[in-house]
Amino acid sequence: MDIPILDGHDRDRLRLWLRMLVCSNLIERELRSGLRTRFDVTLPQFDLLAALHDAPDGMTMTALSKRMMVSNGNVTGVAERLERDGDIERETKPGDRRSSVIRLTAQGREKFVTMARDHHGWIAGMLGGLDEAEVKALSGLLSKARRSVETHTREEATK
Amino acid sequence: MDIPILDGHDRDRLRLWLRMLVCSNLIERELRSGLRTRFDVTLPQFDLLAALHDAPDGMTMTALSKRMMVSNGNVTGVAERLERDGDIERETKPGDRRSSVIRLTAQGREKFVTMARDHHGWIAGMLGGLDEAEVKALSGLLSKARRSVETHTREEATK
DNA sequence: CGTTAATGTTTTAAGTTTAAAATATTTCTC
DNA sequence: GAGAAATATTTTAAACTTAAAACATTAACG
Repeated sequence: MDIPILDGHDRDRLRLWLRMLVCSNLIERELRSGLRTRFDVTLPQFDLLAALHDAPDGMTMTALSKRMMVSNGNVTGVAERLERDGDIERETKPGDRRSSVIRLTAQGREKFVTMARDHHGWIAGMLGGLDEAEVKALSGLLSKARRSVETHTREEATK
Repeated sequence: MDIPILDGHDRDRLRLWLRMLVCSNLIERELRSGLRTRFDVTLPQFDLLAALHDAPDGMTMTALSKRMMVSNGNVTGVAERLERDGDIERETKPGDRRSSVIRLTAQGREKFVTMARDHHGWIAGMLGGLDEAEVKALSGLLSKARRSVETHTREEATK
């Protein structure tokens, strides 16, 4: 029933991965559902607004796709809907007609700030069962895990 | 630029969430890419095969969707493609014609075992930068985080 | 200069995903 | 037993997602 090839260490790491996956799936599902029912917005749309909110001067599509860790083609579709709804605007980048700069509109900024308040509150609530020391420990270990993953992966993004 | 509503504790939990998300995104991307390039299979398809591999007597669609933490309608599509490719088979459940039992075929089982070996190896490799103590600590904290999330969520799955 | 390479973005095809509605079947209850 | 409620699954519509191809523009370079 179990794959007999794994030694104990590998098995521990597999279990770790499955737990991380369950955890992030649970949180994502809750965020998705909250954003949908209260603000009628999808999680990817929220994520894009969040990225732009941290970049007052705007971002190019490529920068957005790197920041959001999704394919470039993906951003096109999400951005289209947000532009259609008046939450973002795009302008051809002066000096490079291939590229465009995406920015929040006033409406988009206001909408995001409102949503972010709830969004952050939901996360704080869901993780409220961990005390401060546990939060810091988990955070630190996840950072270390990230470095490990980035090191042991073919694609060291040339950045 | 930052939302000024958050106190330090909430901010730490938000940061924790973002790190978890980045980490699982990185791992998922690598698994997806490996499965695709080496076995021409998608990650959801692999996940479904994995669930069935742990259930030699087969599973119903509903059980599958709970185990995989995705919507019931979702499983329909993924299962259709796997059935088309001859990796799984379905049989109407004796005694309840609403329900069907999904099982691995011999081909599906063999395919899965081969893929799982690599899959598990990739994970062990990516997390190889963590020593045994760190793996156990991270695993334990994620379990605790999961319990916290399940406790602080509207939907306590009636199971 | 003019061709080639590189960069930025969109399009395309296939698949995944969800929520909600629709079907089918079974169970419950009076 | 007949109608209502519950359960199991599929269908539908809209959106997301990726990889790869196509397109547009700019940079490189001989």
